[in-house]
Amino acid sequence: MEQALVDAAERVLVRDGLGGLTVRAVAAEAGVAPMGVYNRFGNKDGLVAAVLVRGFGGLAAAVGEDTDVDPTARLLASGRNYRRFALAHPQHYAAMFGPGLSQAAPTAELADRADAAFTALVDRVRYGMDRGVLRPGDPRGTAQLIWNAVHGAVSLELGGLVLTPDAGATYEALLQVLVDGLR
Amino acid sequence: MEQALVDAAERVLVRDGLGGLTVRAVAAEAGVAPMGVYNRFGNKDGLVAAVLVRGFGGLAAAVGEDTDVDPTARLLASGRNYRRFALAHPQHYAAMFGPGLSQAAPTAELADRADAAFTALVDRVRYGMDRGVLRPGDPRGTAQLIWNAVHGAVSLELGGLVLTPDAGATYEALLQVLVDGLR
DNA sequence: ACCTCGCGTAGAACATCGTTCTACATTGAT
DNA sequence: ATCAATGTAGAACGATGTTCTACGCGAGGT
Repeated sequence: MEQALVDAAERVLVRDGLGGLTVRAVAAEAGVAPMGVYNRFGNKDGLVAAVLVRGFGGLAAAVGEDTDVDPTARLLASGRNYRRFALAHPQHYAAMFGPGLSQAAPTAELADRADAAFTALVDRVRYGMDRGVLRPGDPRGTAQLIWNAVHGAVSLELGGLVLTPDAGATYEALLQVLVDGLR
Repeated sequence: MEQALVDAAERVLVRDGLGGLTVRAVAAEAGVAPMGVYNRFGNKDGLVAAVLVRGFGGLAAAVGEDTDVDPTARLLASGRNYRRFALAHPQHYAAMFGPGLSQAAPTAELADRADAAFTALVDRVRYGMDRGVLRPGDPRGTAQLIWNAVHGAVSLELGGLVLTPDAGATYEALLQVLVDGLR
């Protein structure tokens, strides 16, 4: 039943966006009374946290999807898959990184999932360092640097603030600059 | 009087954050009735748009602040000042880039201000290209690439999602990677 | 000088949101 | 079969954005 509520929340989120994600709408979509949300998740934040857990799971899966043997290709694939996930699930991405990010007290499970997604990137950075295509150093710091850049590109693109004619080309250029600058 | 309302809105935004920025709170802070907001700005979005206009003005000023003759130093200064502005005015930054970015219909003046801030960066990129420290190409595309990366770093840092011990050092590393990769 | 008219204001009112409260049904145990 | 407990449904409460309804105050005409 919690699953049914989270499913309903995801449908409402995709259909009506983050603004339309209300307790009443989710409860109606799931065919229960609004109280069901509070019985199962405590409050609205708990429900959206459950949705975000799925979102971070999908993001981690996307980042770790391709496993090219070539370390540079593997890194580039992660970057492309990151953007692909965000463009395929823009409302999820906005909910994951949009509101206040920190003001909403993150669940322990949510933090775990987010950390898992980050760790997937760290592993790929370490893979690249071990094979010499990335300058040696702290893999977590380098992964954070890459995440910063990639998140900014995706975030601005979802917000319609990428003013270049081809956002995909600009994104590819960013990935290339990153691997060049980190070599 | 519009100015008084925008001043009040900025005080409320800084004091109570984006969530506390309500029509009633702003009206009370300005000492007028809530209707004053609707008479002057149409609705709440118009009021926050006026606040964001100021925000983008400050961002543009920060990006264009230092004018080192060395093109690389000028670019790095812009990047550092961008982050400094965001850390000094986190609520403004969150309001400018946080909510939906696109769903809130942007005012023409707001778009102008945002474009002015972006143009300040484009000018610096062109300066760097002309003096040979950046690979030649479309200055707007390169500026967008830089903006993407820098915005992501600042956005994640404000959200508390920079997991490295020293966010400032990670930011500096990102700037260095950008100038290296774009050389 | 007084009356009138019009515009902006103040405060109540409405719909919706998150959240809580109050009965009521349903289920499992004794 | 009775009873307790749990979860449900629906109303209800405070707050929000927005709108409606009188009210006041100043400008213009006689």
